[in-house]
Amino acid sequence: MKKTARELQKEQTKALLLKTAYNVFSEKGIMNTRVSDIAQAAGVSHGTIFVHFRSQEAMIEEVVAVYGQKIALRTHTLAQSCGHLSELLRAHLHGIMEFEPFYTRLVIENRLLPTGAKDSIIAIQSAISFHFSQAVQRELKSSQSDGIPSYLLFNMWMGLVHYYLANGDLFAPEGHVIRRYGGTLIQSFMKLLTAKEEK
Amino acid sequence: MKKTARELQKEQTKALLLKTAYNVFSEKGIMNTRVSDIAQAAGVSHGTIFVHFRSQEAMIEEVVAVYGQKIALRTHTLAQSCGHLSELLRAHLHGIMEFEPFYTRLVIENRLLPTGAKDSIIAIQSAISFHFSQAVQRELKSSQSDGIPSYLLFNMWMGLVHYYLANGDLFAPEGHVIRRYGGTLIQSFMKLLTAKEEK
Amino acid sequence: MKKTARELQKEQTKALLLKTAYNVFSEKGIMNTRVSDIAQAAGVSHGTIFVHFRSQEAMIEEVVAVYGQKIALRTHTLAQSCGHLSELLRAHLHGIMEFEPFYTRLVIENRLLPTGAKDSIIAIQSAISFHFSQAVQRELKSSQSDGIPSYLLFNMWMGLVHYYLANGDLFAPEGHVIRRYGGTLIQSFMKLLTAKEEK
Amino acid sequence: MKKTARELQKEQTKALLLKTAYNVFSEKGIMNTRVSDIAQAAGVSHGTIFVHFRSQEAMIEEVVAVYGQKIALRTHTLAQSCGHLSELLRAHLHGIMEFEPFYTRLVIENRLLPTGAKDSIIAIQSAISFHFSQAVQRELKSSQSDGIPSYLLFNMWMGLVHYYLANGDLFAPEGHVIRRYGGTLIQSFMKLLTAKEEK
DNA sequence: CATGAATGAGATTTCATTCAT
DNA sequence: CATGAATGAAATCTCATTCAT
Repeated sequence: MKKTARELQKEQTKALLLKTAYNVFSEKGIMNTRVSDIAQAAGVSHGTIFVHFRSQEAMIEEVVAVYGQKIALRTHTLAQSCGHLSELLRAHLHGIMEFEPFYTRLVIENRLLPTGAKDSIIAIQSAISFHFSQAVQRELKSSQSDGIPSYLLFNMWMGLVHYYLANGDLFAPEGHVIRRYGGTLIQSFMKLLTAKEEK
Repeated sequence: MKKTARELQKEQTKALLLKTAYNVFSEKGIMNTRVSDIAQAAGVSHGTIFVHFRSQEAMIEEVVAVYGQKIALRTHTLAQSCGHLSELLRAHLHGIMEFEPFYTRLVIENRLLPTGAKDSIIAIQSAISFHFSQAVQRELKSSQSDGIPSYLLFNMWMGLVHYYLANGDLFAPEGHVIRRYGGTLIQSFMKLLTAKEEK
Repeated sequence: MKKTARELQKEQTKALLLKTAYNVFSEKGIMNTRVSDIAQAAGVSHGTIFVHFRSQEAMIEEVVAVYGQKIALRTHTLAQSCGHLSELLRAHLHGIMEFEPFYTRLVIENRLLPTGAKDSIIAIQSAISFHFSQAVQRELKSSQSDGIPSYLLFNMWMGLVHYYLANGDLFAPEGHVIRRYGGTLIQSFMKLLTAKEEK
Repeated sequence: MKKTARELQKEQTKALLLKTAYNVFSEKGIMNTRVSDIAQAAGVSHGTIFVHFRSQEAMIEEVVAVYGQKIALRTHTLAQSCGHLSELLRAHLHGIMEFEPFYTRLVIENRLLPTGAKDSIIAIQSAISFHFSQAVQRELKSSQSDGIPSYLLFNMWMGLVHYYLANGDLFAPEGHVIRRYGGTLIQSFMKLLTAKEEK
């Protein structure tokens, strides 16, 4: 019973640390954040971090894993109810928007993150990739013949979105790239795809 | 005359350092490279770096500036003789390919580089952007009416290319992303554009 | 309560560092001492210094501030009970003697110390200056008319003492300048002053 | 003959270096000046310094020796024609004034200078010390009985002057301590001495 | 003799990690 | 479990000195 109280406390602290790390990462970047920054922001001591995480690297991996899953799940949920491809794209951007600062950090620092974080990032992409492929196949059936394989269309879309996020400092210095350009991106991307259909 | 001998030596050493830095950066990444890594790779002493560069940051900026200009110029040159948009894209990828490992690092670490390095990166993009816009306007005149503005098409293309480069570890672990996927990228991108024309 | 144990330890370490720095400074000089000298002398690791002081400069300033205040206070205390000027001078030298090696370093390196340290040095001088002026006014009232302003007498006395300290390597290679010459200095200085009175 | 030309050149360069070092030392301080500062100010290359001086330390010692001797000689010359002690003091200050910035550096950095420099500084003091003792003995014959030994009066005078020079940043931030306070110092010092005589 | 490129021994400072309390 | 003092391995940058030209 006593144990449970302790465990509860531990879980609470860990949750706090994960949430705080997420916030600090969103603001300062992941690799630029020191362990002590998170401790301070969470109002706990320096050493507490290492009670809950084996190392800084492990912490980053876990934060990315947890929030990556959150993002993936949310994206999945939003995508579920989408009939049309353009709706899906909107859902996708909507999902990103809810986590934009953090997601942008993942995009920017992607290759510099600890190895374990990569899987989480891939998982996020898979979440939308699945729905994307389905929607494309449903919608652009005819185009499959002459066609651009759907995974390439997906990469194009992802590339476009990430390009805007990664260069957000130029495109939208105030920080809300998706809010500002999301509509345009969807519209243009859809126009490109559907042009094929109209011929 | 005597002076020239001395100056020559200095220029040679600086050139050596720039080239070595370029190589090491290409391999280990830019921000992950320590000053002493470059010194060691160049076979000079630690302090020599600081004879030629005011600081590590200044060195990074200069390396990026020098090779950025090289890339921009090469791109520009290759693009000059391109009539067709697809030729231009081929020229673009060709230009990148010659510097692929380094260029990939620029893409990956973009936002984490010293301020001065950003301008160089932008300059590279401008080199291809100009030719791209012209080719699009020449080729897809009709599409301008309904159309997707050419800068958005450009961003789409850049996004696509950068997406492949940034995820090169997944797409082509051996390291030659462009060689492996370049053709496909051009083909698909062109198909998307020209579909509109065919209608 | 638990906290106190921790805080106590920290305070102890800091006190140890301050005392050690004071000792090392006294022996090697202030600006000639490296951070690691103090760490080694204190038997702590290099990095510990920076747990307790923001920077080397801050450390120097704090050591000078703490011991400067000690010196000033001690001087003040000793001076309080002095009726006669000669007693005051004796008290002054007595105060200096207790801190002679360190005080000598302050005199020697005065102008080369961090800005913040200067105030501390001035504060020490003020401690004696006040009592000095009072004693002079009390004792040499008549001389004020023809007179040498008391601040000049003070500067003369300080100059004399500092001259002996600064050239201690010549006057007293064994290191105890005041012990050896203090009496003479007071005697002579008093003789000069009182001669005026006797006329 | 050819050799002579070379030697001439060498001597000229060395003279230039000595003079330049003197100037730079006067302005920046002695121990704060880097070898390259002097080279730059002299318009010669970095390495030239080491053609003429075995090491930085040797250079400092030589500069101090040369200009120390100049100061001593000048002081001696000025002192020669002085009948009265007050004239001597005036001559002393006059001599210092001609070299004030450099002399002040000697006073401030005295104990931090290379060992060899100390002798030069002592020599300067001897130059005035000799004349001082003589004047005192001539003038204050009677006082010798009850008396303050003349070397102590000398130290008092030197202490007073050095105290003003060393604290020049407080007394005369514009830099001309002697010009501003010299008269007062002489007057007061003389008053103290002569008071004894008048009794 | 003069040059100045190259050297490399330090010195300060940061920060992830450990561990006694 | 939480704490935070202590650790020490880096990493950057400075500058006196050397030496080939």
